[in-house]
Amino acid sequence: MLSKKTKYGLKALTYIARKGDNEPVQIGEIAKNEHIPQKFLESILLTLRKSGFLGSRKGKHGGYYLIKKPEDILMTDVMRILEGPIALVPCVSLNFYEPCNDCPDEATCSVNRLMIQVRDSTLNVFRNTTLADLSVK
Amino acid sequence: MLSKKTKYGLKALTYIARKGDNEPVQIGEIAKNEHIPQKFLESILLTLRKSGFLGSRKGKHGGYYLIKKPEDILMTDVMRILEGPIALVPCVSLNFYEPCNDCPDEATCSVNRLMIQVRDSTLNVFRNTTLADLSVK
DNA sequence: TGTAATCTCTATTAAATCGATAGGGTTAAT
DNA sequence: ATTAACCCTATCGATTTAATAGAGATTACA
Repeated sequence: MLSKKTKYGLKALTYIARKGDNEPVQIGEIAKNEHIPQKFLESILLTLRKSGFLGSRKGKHGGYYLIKKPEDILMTDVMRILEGPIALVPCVSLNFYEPCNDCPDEATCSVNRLMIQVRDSTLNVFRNTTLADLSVK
Repeated sequence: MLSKKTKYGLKALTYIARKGDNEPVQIGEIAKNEHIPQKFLESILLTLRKSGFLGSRKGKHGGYYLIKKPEDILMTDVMRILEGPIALVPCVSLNFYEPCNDCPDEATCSVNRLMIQVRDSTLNVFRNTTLADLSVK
C-alpha cells in the first residue's frame, strides 16, 4: 500500500509543477487545495527540500518551488525518497540490498525470483515517468 | 514491502509443488526446511486451504497437498489472498475499488495516473507467472 | 522598527498493523 | 487407546503510520 506521505508528496509536487511559474507556493495553499493536513504536509515538503527536489523561501510571501525542470525529476528518485526501496524485499533491492537470514540460496528461492520481476517492471514505469508526465492536466 | 505472511506462503506453496507427488506434506517439515515459525505457518496454510489452493488431511500422516496443478495456480490469485489488493491505492484497484475522499477528480489526479501504470505492470507479471514457474529449481 | 506571515525543527501521541506465540480442540492411523 | 497431525481463537509486543503540538527563525512590508 502506498503511504499517505508518498501520496501527499506526489500531489504537492504536481501542484507546484502545474503552477508553471517559479514563484514560491505556500504550504497552506497546497494543503487547502489538495485536502492534506497542513502540519503533515510541512514535514513532507521539508523532506523533499532536504532531498534536493524543492527550494524554499522563508518569511512572508515564502513557500516552496521546484529546483529542477519537471522533465528532469524522475519517479525513481522521488519514490525512493518518499516511499523507500522500490523492491518489495531487501534481497532484490538494487539500492538497499540485504540478504534474507532465512534463505540459504537466493538462486533457487521462488520469492526472490518473483520479486525480481516485480521490481523490474515497476522500475520500468518509474524510470520512464517524470513529474512533467504527472503534471499534464 | 512484502509481508512475511506472503513470503512464507509462497515458499510453502513452492515447497509442496517441488515435491511433485500428491502425498500430504506436513507443516513441521515445511517449517523446518524453510525456516518458518511453525505456528505462524499453520495459520497461513489454513488460509490457503480455505481459499481453495490447498487440501488437507487430518490426523496421523496428515498434511497439505495441492488441489490444482501448479501450472493452473496464478500469482494474481495467490497474491490477492495472501497480500491483499495488488493496486497500491484503492482508487486504482480492480477488485477492491474505493474512491479517495480527498480527491475530487480521478481523471486529473497524478497519483491515480501513476498508480494505474504500476498496477498494470505488476499485474502483467502476476498474470504470466504460475506456481509451476516458481517451482523450477 | 514592529508585526504578521511563513518556513523550520523536535517531540509526542493515538491508532493500526505485523509477526509471532499460546493453548487447547478435533480428527484419523495404528 | 495412543499418538501425530491439522483446526481454531485469542492475545501480545513491537513497529510503523498519520497526525498534532508548540516553539523557533526568517522575511516582507507598512
